[in-house]
Amino acid sequence: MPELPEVETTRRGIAPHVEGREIGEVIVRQSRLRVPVPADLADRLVGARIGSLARRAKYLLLPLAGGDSAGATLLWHLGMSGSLRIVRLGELPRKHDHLDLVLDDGAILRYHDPRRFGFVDWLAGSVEEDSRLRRLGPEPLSEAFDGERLYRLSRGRRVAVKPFLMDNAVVVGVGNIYASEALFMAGIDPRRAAGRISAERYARLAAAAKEVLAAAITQGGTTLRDFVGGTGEPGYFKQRLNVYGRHGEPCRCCGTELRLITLGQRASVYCPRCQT
DNA sequence: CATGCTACCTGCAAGC
DNA sequence: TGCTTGCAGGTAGCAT
Repeated sequence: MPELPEVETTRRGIAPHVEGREIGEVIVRQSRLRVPVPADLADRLVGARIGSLARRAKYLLLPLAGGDSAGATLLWHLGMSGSLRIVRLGELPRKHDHLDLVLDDGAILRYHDPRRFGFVDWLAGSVEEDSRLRRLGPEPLSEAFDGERLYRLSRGRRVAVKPFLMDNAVVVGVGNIYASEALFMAGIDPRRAAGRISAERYARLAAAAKEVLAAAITQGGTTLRDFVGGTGEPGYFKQRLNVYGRHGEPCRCCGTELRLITLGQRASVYCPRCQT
């Protein structure tokens, strides 16, 4: 589910409700997530105070202060189907509500994840040294990500440009939806070898990726089936999708039927006329 | 190193 | 209607 805009929407939605709050209770209903919930998570978290929420790639970072957790960070990934939302004390958990952080004002931060590809992990030390974060490329909305970087890293690469754009070492946060959309916006065929695309076209692709991600954040992300932001509302970017999930339908630009192929084991939809 | 395939898990839609 | 199959927003790990 969540690509960068959905994770950022979640961060913004829950931040005002959790920042500065103390964790009073931790309820784990299902510890078998992609990474098992640490057995001592509750012991470590109770009494800790949550600092300023951050996001790195599709990871949410909750810095902790106080008690055993001073200087530690909760690292949270939503996987394919995870969502975090704020619910009121007493609201009954539903199926796949795996974890609750009960806060000192009575609100609950509740984690829901049908497929259980997400995880929560407790990091004692430096977040940037974590193996999952260490090799990540730049944030797509930062200045460090631009066409020049795409051009430089792609020289000699035979992989198709779409999986190249989705490579977290190149740039983070661009998943299957937004890679498809950015390539459409830039007019680039997703099958084209990454190493055979000009600097000019990469400049357009980087700009398109920034534009589509920023627009999706503004719309609260894309809800395909079950994504909800931190306060429970769906994202509205789905209406703005030009190609993702629209194979067989006409291109909004030229009317040509959009084509579905598989690239890097992922479904890819593109316009055979607009994208060359 | 670059690339490709598999696995992790549940729910849903399409096809028979 | 009911069963089976394939596919889904991500990523790590392993084989080639």
